[in-house]
Amino acid sequence: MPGLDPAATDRSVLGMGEAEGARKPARDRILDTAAELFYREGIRAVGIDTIIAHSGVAKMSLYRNFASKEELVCAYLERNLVQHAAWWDRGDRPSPRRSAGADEGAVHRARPLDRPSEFQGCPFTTAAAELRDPANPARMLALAHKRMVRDRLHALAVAAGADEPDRLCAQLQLLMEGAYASGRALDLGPGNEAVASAAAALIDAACGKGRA
Amino acid sequence: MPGLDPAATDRSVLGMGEAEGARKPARDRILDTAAELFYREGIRAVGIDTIIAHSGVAKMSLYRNFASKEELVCAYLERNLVQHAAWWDRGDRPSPRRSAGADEGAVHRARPLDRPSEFQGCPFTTAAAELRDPANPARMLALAHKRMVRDRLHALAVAAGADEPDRLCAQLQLLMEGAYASGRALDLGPGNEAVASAAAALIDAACGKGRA
DNA sequence: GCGATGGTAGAGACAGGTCTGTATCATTGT
DNA sequence: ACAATGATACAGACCTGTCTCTACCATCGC
Repeated sequence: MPGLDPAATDRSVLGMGEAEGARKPARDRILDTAAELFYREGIRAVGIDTIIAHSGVAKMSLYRNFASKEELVCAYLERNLVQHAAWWDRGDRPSPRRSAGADEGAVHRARPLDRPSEFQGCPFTTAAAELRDPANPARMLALAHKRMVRDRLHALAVAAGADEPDRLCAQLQLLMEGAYASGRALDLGPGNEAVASAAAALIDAACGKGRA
Repeated sequence: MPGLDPAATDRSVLGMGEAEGARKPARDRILDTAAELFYREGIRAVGIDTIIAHSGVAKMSLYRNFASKEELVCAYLERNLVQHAAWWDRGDRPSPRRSAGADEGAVHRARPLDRPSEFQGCPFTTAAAELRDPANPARMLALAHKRMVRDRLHALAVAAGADEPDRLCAQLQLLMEGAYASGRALDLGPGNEAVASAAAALIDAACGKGRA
């Protein structure tokens, strides 16, 4: 019975420190192609055969690396999740003090995968819109991403000194989801000025500048 | 199964003051079933056979009333569009003067099809997420809905006396889209308190109460 | 050096299922 | 009897996932 976990372990055992050869491994090519197609065309709209054709990989190579399409979708979302978390962590956070600019900058930063030509919104939100089954692992990954973002926003709201961090956090996440959805469905671009100004207004209000 | 649907016999009993009310039951049953299934399960996830089974209608009856599934999807969205427009028009608009409560109420109202048990967000946004082809008529309908909402919000922003109606309009629509998306993807319910408070803060800021 | 071996990958056929849409027959109400 | 509808079979396309066959390349035994 050949490998349960395909590439990673086998290559580390067999690799022998060899030069990373001519082209990327099949698994990487599959995942890159799938990520682009899933994001641009939609998960349900992209079939296995399309991924095969675009990545120049044999179908059996795909199914040796991913047990099913669902698992490939999960790998796509997991990679996005990791990338988004890393991007968030390394972000040039501008001194999260009692300054509105902190959270405003965070909300401004909250636009990964931002190809201006082919912006399709948040990949997790669209995945959740396409996959409604609550038991679907990909959907659960999407919801996990939302919780991660909420936790980070909440920490920033606390750091910014909001009177009610829960409320500000919820408001900013509403705004972020709205920016994603509007970038895809409306004609406003993702980096709309309204996002920044709304975030500033909400932060001002939450930090007592506007009311108390 | 003839006894499943009471509408079949109602057709002849109910005279219906309208002209061609007698022809509609089959078509209406199809459309009602399709609307519920499309909204709850997603458009791509629901096949013609499923609609047939749930509405108790023969397949040919469906294809006699709708030339294709795409046309049925368009009819579903068109009906939602009309309903949404009517709901918006008849809404108990609280005297759209220079009061923040006006737009706040509007944003609050902007949650149609709000079944608390099975909230799935904005049917137009999810349809646009599922159907990516820009030439798809259903997608164009979804975008038309967004424009309609924006126009109404803009009129309300003007009526509320915002300093920059365009900005406030964009901000409120961001908020609305965010509320829809969050109701579906996050655990916050659609009628979250954050929506109302954020709308109030944005309106206050736009009408000069918070800054100038 | 040289062939054998084993793991990886490409190409394509194929099976089984689902989807849309059409055609045909049966039923029912009037 | 007639028209509308239900029931069903079917065609063709597509999708997922399996299978076989072949090629390549690195290592291992000799």
